[in-house]
Amino acid sequence: MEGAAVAAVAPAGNDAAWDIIELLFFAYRDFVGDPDEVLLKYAFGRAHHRVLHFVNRNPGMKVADLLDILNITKQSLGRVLKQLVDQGFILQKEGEQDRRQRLLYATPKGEALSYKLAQLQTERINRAFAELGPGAHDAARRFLTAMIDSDNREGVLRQIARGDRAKPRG
Amino acid sequence: MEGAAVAAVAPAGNDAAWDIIELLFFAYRDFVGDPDEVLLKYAFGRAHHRVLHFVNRNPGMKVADLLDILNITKQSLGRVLKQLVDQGFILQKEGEQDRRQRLLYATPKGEALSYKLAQLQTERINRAFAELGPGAHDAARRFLTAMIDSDNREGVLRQIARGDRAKPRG
DNA sequence: AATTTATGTCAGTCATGTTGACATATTTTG
DNA sequence: CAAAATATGTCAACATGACTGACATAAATT
Repeated sequence: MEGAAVAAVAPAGNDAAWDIIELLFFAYRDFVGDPDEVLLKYAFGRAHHRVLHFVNRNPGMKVADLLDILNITKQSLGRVLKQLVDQGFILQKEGEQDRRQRLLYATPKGEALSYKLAQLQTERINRAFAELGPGAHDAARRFLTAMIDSDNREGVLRQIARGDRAKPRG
Repeated sequence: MEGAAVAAVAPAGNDAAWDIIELLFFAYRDFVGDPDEVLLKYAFGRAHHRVLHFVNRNPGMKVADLLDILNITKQSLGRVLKQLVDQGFILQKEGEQDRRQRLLYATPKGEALSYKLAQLQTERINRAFAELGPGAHDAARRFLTAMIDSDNREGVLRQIARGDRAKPRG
């Protein structure tokens, strides 16, 4: 039996999924590395990038929603958010129904930077899909989705769908 | 400036690859999140995890090789490496041909921790592949490979192949 | 013998995360 | 209405893991 041979001694040593661990590490390293040079010119870091990206994708989102997505504390968020607001990349508007809320919007300036950064990443992604041929996009989407915690998965997908709805012009 | 006037341009707004940007973010967030709890108990961080992982996969690797893989400075590496050595997870052996080199090996203790952490990640990966059916592993491997910088790609693949060669005991 | 290489280390800084405590305005609830 | 809960912001202290720059040591190479 094949299964018996594989299960022998090494605990996880020849698990076929090991290559994915490493490929994911290298792919992600290069993927997030692209925007870093651009961010340097603005004296921003990856934290700013993440905030700007999700705000741009979800105009009018609440601070609390952003905290949930990023999985960080409000103190951590506060620092970078303040810089983005002070420098005119993001603006905060009082909620209309609930005036405690500070709804977040990317300014045109913020939108421009967000797109610029996203473009570097979509270029890499599209280059990969061009290499791999049709079906690759769908396969990648399904793989990445399956890698997300199942409890969060629906929320994430709704999140992404919301973003698609918010930007569909052109 | 009421946020309504989205007069600007929409350069990459409806690029189909946008969903991959976000899925990659969430998938990676959950993927690296798994080992974090375990690492907490050892007072280690992700930096330790990465070092231990690659050393375990490449017994006898040079410090310089590790620096190349991790893309960090020797000062950054030095701190976490010292802790791993002091606490008996990694040992350094003088190179035989070149006695300046400190070749790195995981101790049995280090190997055990490395496997424990990897197992959390392979469980997630295998769960995903089980969901997706046959062909998913290959598709994921090809996608992630295509996402790596093409200049590094060969080196990375050689690196992964070396790791596979180093661990096949059963 | 001089230079280069592999590694280590000291010292200071920065970015980004954490906890804990507290403040303020607003909405919801008893 | 008063009290409690909620959304957000802020101060202070601290940890991790990056960074730069300078310098040290031993061994290999020229």
